[in-house]
Amino acid sequence: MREFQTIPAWVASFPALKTITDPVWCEVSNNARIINLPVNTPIFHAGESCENYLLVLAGSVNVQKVTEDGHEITLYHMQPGHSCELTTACLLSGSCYHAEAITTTAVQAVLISKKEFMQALNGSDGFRKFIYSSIDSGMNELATLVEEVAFGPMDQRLAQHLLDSVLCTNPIKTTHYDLAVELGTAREVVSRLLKKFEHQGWVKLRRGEVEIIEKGELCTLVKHHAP
Amino acid sequence: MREFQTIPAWVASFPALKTITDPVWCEVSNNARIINLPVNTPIFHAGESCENYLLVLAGSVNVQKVTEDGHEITLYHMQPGHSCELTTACLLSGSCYHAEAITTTAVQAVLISKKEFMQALNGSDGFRKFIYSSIDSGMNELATLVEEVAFGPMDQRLAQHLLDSVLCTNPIKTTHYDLAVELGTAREVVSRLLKKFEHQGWVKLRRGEVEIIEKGELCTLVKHHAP
DNA sequence: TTTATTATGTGACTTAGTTACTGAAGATCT
DNA sequence: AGATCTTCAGTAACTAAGTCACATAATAAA
Repeated sequence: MREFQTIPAWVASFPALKTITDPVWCEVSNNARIINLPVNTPIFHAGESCENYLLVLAGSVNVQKVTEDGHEITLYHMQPGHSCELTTACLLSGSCYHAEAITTTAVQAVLISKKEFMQALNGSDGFRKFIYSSIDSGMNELATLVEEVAFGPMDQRLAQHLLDSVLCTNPIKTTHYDLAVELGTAREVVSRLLKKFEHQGWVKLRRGEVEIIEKGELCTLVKHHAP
Repeated sequence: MREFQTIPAWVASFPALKTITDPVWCEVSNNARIINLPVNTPIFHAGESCENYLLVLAGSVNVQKVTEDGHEITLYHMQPGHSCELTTACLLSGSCYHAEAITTTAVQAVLISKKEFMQALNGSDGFRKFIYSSIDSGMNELATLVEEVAFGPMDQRLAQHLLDSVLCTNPIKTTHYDLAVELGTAREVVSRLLKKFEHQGWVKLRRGEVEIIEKGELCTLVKHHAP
């Protein structure tokens, strides 16, 4: 029996969790496991049941849909400070996954077992609030994605993604194929658009790399919905 | 104080709710209001806060995204026996709506106030289970929609929607514009595809109506992912 | 009936996705 | 090192889908 338990250090990475002081959450968070995963590690597959809640401390996990005929599209990224909304939904309902997740970098994550997750959900008002608000933002992000996929011009979507990525490293380490999966389009389409960007002098292309030269021009492309 | 309350009759329309016997749910369900709405009544708009939980008894409500430049796409339909997953997410997190909802027929619905919803959520295991599983199916439906919008050929998506609609009435009462909103495409695209279907002898077109002649042919179009 | 509104048809054009290749860069093998 | 393999990128030709600018037809309103 641990009488005077403290909140573990990893919770500091989650602004919305670190204010929780319930004894239940204290117990559950202390029972969580921290795991380290190399790049390209599958986290879950469609059809699998969900046994753990997941919080990302470092790195990035790609959550995507894959169709029968091999088309892929990224739904969202699990990134530091965030959870996986599809996992949350699965745990809440006890159903199984309907998407794929794979690490795109080395990842450090917190694992909370289904049982402990349920205890925290039932016993901690703060944790429940956290889960509810992440469910809400997950739903709204998916709805927004539907809208973007349906109506967003490809050049703007590509530019936006490059701008998001360049915040980490400037020559962005990625292939045209990876960019295509990100946007749910074909590799050839990405290649064509990138060449166009390169001719404008906005980017410089090398094998496995996209270097952003004119951030500002990419921004105006994104902003101007009708140029 | 009502000591021997019974579950109200409308609950029978919801298979997943009618087995719940908690006193809390009994109380909440008895306090629900039943409302009747004419066709084309807005239920909520983006930016509004969410004050009531909604269950549909009869009719259909369209939930859709509308972009700045006027493009529209249907996310899902609230139909008899179902709730509105975006409303649920809003209530859970206390945030506001990020989509639009409007009745597409006359609608009879059950309204549960935010306060009563929260009481049922906290006090009734059965109701909580119902909410959790509807959140999960809502998320997965949205994720599947992303996939369909990204990769589904338009003719197949149109055929599928006609097949869904024809279950109600055979000459389907709809306009090409409405079909376009349903699929998130342009009216002209729908007009062209419908003309093609008509030339094949699969449908008969009249102003404001699509009559399905060859259900089987539309089915094979949908099934054969690569014809 | 005249006029206005809503629904549909169509051609010309742009953007996006597919098919079928090509060659080039890096990795692996001997 | 040189030969080979694998992955990545480029491109042309075609089909599908979305946009723009209309014309025409059916219904509703004045």
